[in-house]
Amino acid sequence: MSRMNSISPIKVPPLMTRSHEIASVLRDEILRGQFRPSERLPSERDLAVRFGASRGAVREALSQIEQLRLIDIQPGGARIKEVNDASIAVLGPLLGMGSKPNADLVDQFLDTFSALARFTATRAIPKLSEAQRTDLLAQLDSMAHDMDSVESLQPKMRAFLMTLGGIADNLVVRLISNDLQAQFVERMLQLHPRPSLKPELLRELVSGMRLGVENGDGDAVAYALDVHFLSMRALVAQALASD
Amino acid sequence: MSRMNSISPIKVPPLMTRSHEIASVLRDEILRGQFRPSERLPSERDLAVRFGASRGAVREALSQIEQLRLIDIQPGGARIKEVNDASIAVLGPLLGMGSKPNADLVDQFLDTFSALARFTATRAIPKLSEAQRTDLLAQLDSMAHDMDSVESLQPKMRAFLMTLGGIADNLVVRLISNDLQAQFVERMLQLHPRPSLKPELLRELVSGMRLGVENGDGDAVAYALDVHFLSMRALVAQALASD
DNA sequence: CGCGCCTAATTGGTAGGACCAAATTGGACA
DNA sequence: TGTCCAATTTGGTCCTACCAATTAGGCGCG
Repeated sequence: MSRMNSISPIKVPPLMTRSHEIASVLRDEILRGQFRPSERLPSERDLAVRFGASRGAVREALSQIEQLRLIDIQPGGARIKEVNDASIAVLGPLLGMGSKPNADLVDQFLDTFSALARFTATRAIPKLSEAQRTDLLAQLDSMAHDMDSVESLQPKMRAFLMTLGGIADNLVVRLISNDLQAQFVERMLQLHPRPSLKPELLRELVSGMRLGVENGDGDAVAYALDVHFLSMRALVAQALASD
Repeated sequence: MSRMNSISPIKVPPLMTRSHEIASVLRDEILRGQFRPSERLPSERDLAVRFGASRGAVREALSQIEQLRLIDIQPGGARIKEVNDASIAVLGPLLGMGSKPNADLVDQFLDTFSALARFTATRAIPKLSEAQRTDLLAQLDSMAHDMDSVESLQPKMRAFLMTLGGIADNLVVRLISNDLQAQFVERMLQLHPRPSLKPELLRELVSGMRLGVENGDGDAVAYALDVHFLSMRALVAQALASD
């Protein structure tokens, strides 16, 4: 019947409760630098008044911000910490603050993605089983087909990297990638105009990776990815520069 | 007098409040796999009874666990999520669970550190100013001196990498490194017997990096680091294998 | 006038109770 | 057997109260 949610792509907005609202406002204020490090945050009671909320809601919010390592809660007061010591989870909010993402930060993101992709490729390719190699080649061939519609290519690319990640089998890198994805991807998809790579570059990427996979040459795959990310970074920088 | 805390190394145990205790117990249970993904967590009221705490404390704990992306809180119940989709912040607890750290995970950690160090070096070295190069060389020379006392070398090594990180100037990688440090370092320092690298290997590392820094050759520094981390991984694996 | 000490006010930590809205559950009904 | 509705459960929020630790302020002493 109309069960459209076998694997529903519909993302329910993460249920904005009062405490999440408060946390997000305070978080942004801290990230915006409205408090100096080591400065005391207003007391929970004051914050409760300011937000027209209960102290319980404020406490839950502060508890979340503490997890970001943006503040240090102690009897006597909550104190602001250095943004440089915070958790990765602040990167998303940091990206979403201005009217458009900070170009430098985006570039650093892509550079990091690039390094992680390289890592994954170099670790996964050398230990491919025959079945895995076949699978990867099939994925690449599928990508090679609908090369024109960039929209449908991107998820396949992501799936390919996920497969590689599964083979590389490094939980640490996997979780890092998760975090980065969570922070970055959704906030970038609303970039307009979306930069689109030239088909010939994509073709190069796919064929380059294909060769590497066939020959069990991780460095080759990594190199193809490097090239790809470099042109991607150039494109994105251009998109963010133009007003 | 006796102010031994100009920069006190004494870390006050992060103030274990009731909600943090509860969070840590529940977190570990989830990480231990005592709940299946998508399974419902006991209700806040039940948990409050079980822990002999108020619902408020339990709610704060759940709010923290939610930030780890270990559960999904919704009206109707909190549901367990896949550990593979969690935040980096679960790695620390994951390491500290058994009587001694899981060898595979530790190796993955070191492998990841290695990749991050490589990244930092390749990005930082090419854009060194003269002053920065001088600074780095001084640090390396200082390391070259008290090479025997491994204890005093490690902090210098860390400082060196931090300096490199500052030059590379990539906030994303910096925050990732922060998280990893926070998760990993403290839990590994209690490893006994502490694996200690042979002095000649350390000498090789330092001189290798020195050459790279002098010549502005990032790949050379990266290579020296790679070699170093490889032997480190071998040593740690051996230390964790022996009972 | 300045320093140190002691007290009072502030602040976070926790408990318990109450109410609402949404989700879940279970049973009545077709 | 399947569907729909109502009671129950569950999370979200607010309020009040009390404790312990910290902080801030004032008092007194040198």
